[in-house]
Amino acid sequence: MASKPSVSAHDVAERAGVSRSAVSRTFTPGASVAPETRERVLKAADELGYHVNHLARGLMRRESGIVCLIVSDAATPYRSALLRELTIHLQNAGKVVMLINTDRSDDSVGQALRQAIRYQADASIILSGLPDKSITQLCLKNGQRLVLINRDDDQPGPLKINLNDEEASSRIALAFERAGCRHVAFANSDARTPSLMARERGFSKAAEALGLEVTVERYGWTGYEAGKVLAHRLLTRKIRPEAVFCATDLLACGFMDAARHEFGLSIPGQLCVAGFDDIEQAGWESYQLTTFAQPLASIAEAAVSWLCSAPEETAMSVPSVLIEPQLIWRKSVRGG
Amino acid sequence: MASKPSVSAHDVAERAGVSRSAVSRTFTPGASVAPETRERVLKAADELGYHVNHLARGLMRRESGIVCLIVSDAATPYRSALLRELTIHLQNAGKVVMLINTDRSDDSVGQALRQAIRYQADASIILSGLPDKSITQLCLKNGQRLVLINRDDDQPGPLKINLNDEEASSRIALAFERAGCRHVAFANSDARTPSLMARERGFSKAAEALGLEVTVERYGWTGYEAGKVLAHRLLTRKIRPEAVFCATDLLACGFMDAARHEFGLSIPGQLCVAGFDDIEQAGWESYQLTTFAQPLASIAEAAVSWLCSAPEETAMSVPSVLIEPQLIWRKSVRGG
DNA sequence: TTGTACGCGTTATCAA
DNA sequence: TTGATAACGCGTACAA
Repeated sequence: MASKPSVSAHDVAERAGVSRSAVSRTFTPGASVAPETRERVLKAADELGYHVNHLARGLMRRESGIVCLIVSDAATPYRSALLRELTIHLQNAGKVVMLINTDRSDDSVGQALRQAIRYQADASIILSGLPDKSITQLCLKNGQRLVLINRDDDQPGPLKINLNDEEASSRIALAFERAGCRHVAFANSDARTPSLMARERGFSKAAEALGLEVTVERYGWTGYEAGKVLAHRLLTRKIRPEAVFCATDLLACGFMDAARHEFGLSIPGQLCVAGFDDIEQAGWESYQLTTFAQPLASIAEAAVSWLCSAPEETAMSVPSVLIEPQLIWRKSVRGG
Repeated sequence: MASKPSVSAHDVAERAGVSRSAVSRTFTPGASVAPETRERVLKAADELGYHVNHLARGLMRRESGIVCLIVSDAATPYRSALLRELTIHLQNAGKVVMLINTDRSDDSVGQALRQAIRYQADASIILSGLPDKSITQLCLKNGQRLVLINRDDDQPGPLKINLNDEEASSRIALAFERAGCRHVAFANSDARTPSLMARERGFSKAAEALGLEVTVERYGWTGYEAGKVLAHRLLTRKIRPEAVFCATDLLACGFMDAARHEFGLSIPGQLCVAGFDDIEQAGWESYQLTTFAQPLASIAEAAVSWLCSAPEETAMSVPSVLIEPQLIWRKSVRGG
């Protein structure tokens, strides 16, 4: 047995007694082929187990059907949920997903994009990191479309999908004020991602405008453990904040656990907590976290429809989409 | 500007003033090319932004470098963690990951495998569902290697990686008995996956052998919500079980939350709970769940090394790997 | 070491 | 509607 005994259109043509072109046409939607010929080809193909070789097809059509998803920390609840939504939408659009895991460095994103170019990806969607401008140009030059999700970048060319983090965050400040809190805090990671900083900014500004005392603390990476550390830092201050807005739900979960189990605080009785992302765990009985849901389906929808659209449409459209997060009231903030 | 203005080896050759094969050789490790020529080619390639076209290369080499990951419910904590481990290992091995999301039907897996064939994937790793035997044969016939993870199947050809679910589960029965529990229960989903059923079997048998009273309940899909429902069913019985082994951590989280917040039970004081998978949340302060860790790195390692190995090795090796889960003692079971 | 010529499996073009 | 032929970009046997 040969190493890769794959069956080609040639074999099918031979068996069906037609030309290679007839086989190709049979598998090309909208091509003109006689019903009877088509039938014969289909039969032969089935018997032989023939499948169109998309590598070769992509070579000819200059369109691989591959869309590259570039992401770090893909196993995180928020990221994996977004990934799922994108994957489903892409599959429904007839695209195939190539997944590239990066570390959190920008160089790593560059490497991923080069890989995407090598595989002639029709487009790449970037969920983490920010590519160098030269790499962006390289992608565009190679006919690859780019989508940046929550990456605050102003280069022309890529489609930019952003959440209105700042405006949303300001609403939490108002909610805290209505709950009767005077001293509030923002718990952030030290990742300093554009969206994280926008949330911090939106909250701080609004809180100050309302005359509240605002404390900001940043620590580590955006995960559960960092949330616990942030709780230690904020809850041991001389004036303990009465309400804390965490930059993400994962931070909020760690924060709440520390607040309850290590400081014995009741939520929302003694402490109000809010988060962002609406990960699945935010709805769990142990947390019941008031948070912002990212409309993941809308994000995926916007990304996929843009990268599947005709070139002329793409060139004309303003490549920027702003999406409104949705406030989900649960039980971690008084009032509501 | 043309639609896909990608730069080819021909362009590089022209600019460097060499033949096209010289370019090809420069990018083929281990090919003989003069250092000076190589230098010229590299320079021209860099200036033009040339990248080898892996579609064309795959066509020639009959090896695409693509490995297909077939999975349903990829956004689940356990699945996404396994996915991450596999992706990282594959990338380190120089492979590129194609992700295909399926629903839970076996037919859907078949469709995914056909897609893998169309893209000439070197291998497919199946995490969910079970392909029809004829499709398995089709893959093998097309020179595609197959890895089945936790899919209890006896077809020859694919590599089968399985956890020793049954033996592991029996150890929990012993732990419950040592904790002084007489009435125990197994909380399962109704998915009836081989691994889930093996856990049920292993636990039930061992518990009965120890002279314990065993109740088994099954409901819905393997998720948090099902865990809550299972808690309602089991905790409202005339004789309330003193210990419950949940088939997965996700079920256990839902179970614990319902037990505490709706039935007011203390864990492990009034109720012992154990889970399986060691998802991240199992270690969170709110759960501190005693559970089994799946050695994900070992699983990924085994899968990747096998599918990267030489054909002759593959043909000889017994394509089956049994991996031992590791018991993680936390605080949801008395004793330990 | 280098260049020429061919084949990989497909689609697009064109004449029949 | 059909079949022959030319690309697509690359690797490689072969000859130089």
